Amino acid sequence: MTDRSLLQPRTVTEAIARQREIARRVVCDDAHGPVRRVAGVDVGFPGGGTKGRAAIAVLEFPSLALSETAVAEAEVNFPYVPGLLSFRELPVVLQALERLSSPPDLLLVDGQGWAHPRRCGIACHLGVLTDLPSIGVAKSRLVGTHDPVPQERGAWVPLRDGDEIIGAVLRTRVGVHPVYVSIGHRVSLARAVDWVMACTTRYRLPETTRAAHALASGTAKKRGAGRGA
DNA sequence: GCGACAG
DNA sequence: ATCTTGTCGC
Repeated sequence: MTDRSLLQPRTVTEAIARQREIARRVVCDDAHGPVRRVAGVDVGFPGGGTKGRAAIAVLEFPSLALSETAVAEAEVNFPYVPGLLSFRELPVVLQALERLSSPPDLLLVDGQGWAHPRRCGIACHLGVLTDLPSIGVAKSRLVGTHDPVPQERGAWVPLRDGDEIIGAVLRTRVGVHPVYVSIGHRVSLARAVDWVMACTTRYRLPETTRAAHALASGTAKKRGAGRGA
């Protein structure tokens, strides 16, 4: 049984302490097996209420064909506080993850990983709790500074916080805002960038993220499953 | 004291 | 994150 305080802290002070512990457990190199199933992870709040809907979209790699999906809904108590996002979204995400037939080989999470004030964004938190390889792909910056990103697709510049490189600002497409990539768990930054590019085709965001977002927000297509219990 | 601030 | 029509550009 997992330590509940790592998921349900009673106070902000405790939440911050738990983040520091989790950050220490993050594995920063490529310690994982072959990747055949890549999953996109996202949480939406249809209607703007307090009911969160987590969605996991598993794609085959490298074809990126949709393989399996899982969705879970739950009342969310923890408010959105910059820097504490994972305590708000992870509970329902873990529920969705449990509904998959088997664990994915790699997770691409919608949000920061190591590029966090305490190096514990939602991608690190989820990766450490499940011990699954994970990468954070965020649409905007939380912390860190960086130089302009070259226009070429695939170009990236380091995201820095003081003297440390905490992530990569990556141009997934020409003419669109770059995305913020950082390691979550068991993946190096250089490879994380490679994985994100390998999962990105014709849009700004990886296909994994897009598929998960469609399910979480209710914009998903029709056909087959996608629900659960 | 004044901004900044993943989703 | 969510609320929202039209509109500018390729």
